[in-house]
Amino acid sequence: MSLPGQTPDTIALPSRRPVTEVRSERPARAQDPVVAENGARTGPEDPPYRLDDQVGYLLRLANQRHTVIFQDRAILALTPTQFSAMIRIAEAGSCSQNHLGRLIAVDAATIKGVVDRLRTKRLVRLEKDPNDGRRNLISLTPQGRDRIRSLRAMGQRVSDATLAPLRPDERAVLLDLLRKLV
Amino acid sequence: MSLPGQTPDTIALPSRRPVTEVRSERPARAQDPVVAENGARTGPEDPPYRLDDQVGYLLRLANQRHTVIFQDRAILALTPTQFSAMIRIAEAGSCSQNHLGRLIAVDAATIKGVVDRLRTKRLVRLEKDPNDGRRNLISLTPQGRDRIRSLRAMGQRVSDATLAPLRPDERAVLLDLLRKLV
DNA sequence: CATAATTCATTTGTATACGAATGATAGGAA
DNA sequence: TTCCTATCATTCGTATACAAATGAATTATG
Repeated sequence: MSLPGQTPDTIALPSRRPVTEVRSERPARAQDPVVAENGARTGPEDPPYRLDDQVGYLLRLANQRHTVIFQDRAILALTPTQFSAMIRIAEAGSCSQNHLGRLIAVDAATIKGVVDRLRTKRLVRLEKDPNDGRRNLISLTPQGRDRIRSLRAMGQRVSDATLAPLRPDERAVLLDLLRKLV
Repeated sequence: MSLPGQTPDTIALPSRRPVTEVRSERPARAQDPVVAENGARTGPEDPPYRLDDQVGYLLRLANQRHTVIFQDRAILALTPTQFSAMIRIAEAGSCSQNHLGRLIAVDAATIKGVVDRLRTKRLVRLEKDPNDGRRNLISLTPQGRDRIRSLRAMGQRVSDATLAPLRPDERAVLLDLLRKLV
C-alpha cells in the first residue's frame, strides 16, 4: 500500500514510513498542526476547532495506519475484514452469513462479498442449513483450518507493530479506552 | 444508519444504541467476549488470541461507532471525509486536489470523488491554476464559507458524543495515545 | 390454523479507500 | 535546449461499508 508523494507541509501518510521494524522514535506526523495558526478563519468568539484533535479524525488515521501494516505483513493476502471473518468462523465452527456478520460487526450486504471472496480463496465453504431453508452455513475448508494458526500468529505481529509507537503501559491503556468507547 | 437486528450472542452494533444523548452507563458491547472460551481451537502450546483485544479490530469498531454518530447528527448531509475536506479548505483558503488529499490523508483517486460530491452540493468550486496547467484550485463557494462555522460546531458535538463513554481525563489520554499512534 | 412479524440472503446504489496505470504539464539536469 | 523526473488529475479495478428494498422461509401471535 502506498500513496503519492508528499510535500513537507502535509501529513506523512503511514505508507511512507517504514512499518517493518518496531520504532521507538516517533517522526513528525498528523498531530503536528498542518496549518500553523488554525484559527485564521475563526471569529474571536469561536472556540478553536482543530481537526487534528478530533477523535473521529484520529481514529480514521489510526485505522488507516493499521490497515497499511496489516497489508504489508499479510502474506496470506487477506484484508483485515476477511481476517476477522476467518478467526470468528474458526471460533464458531459454523454459522450463517448474517450471524457471522454480526459477530464481526459487518452488515449483511458487506458480509456477502467477504464470504464470496473467502470462498474464491478456498478458505471457507457454504452449505444449505438442513434445519432452516433461509440459512447458508459457513464453515472452514481443510485448507482454511490449516491456516488459522498462522493467521493468529500474523494477527499478533500486526497488533504489536501497530502498537509499537506506544510504551507497554500505554498500549494497555489504549486498548482499555477503546474497549470502553466501542 | 442501521444494521439488521441482532441476537443476544452477537455484537450490539452502534446503530442499535441511542447516540442522541450522553450516556454515563455503558451497555454490554463488543468487548464482552463473543465466544465464552476463545481458545477452543487453539492448541495448548498456542497463546490465546482474542480478536476482541486486537487494536485493529477495536479501531475499526470505534471508527464505525463514530461514523454512526456523525451521520446521525450530520444535518448538513456530509460524510466524515467530506467534512474534513471542508474544514481543511477553509483553513488553506485554496489548494490543488492532490494537496487537499494529503492534508486529510486521502489518496488522489479518492479525493477526486470527494471533491466532485462537494461540488455537486455547491460547497466548493474548481478553477484552473493560472500558474500551473496541471492543477485545479479548490476553494469554498460563498455557500460553503457560510457553513463552516456550523460545521465546526457540529464537529465538536460529534466528538463530544463519541467520547461520552469516557471520563474527561480518559478522553484526554485517548486523544494523546491516538496522536502518538498515528 | 391463519396471519403478522421477523429473519435470511440477495441486489442495487452510493461513498470511502487504495493500487496501478495513463497522459499532460512542470521543473531540473546535462 | 533536450531529456529525465516528478507531479497532477484522471480512470479502472477491487474491497469494505451501509441504506434500502426484495422474495423466501421461519417464527410468533392471535
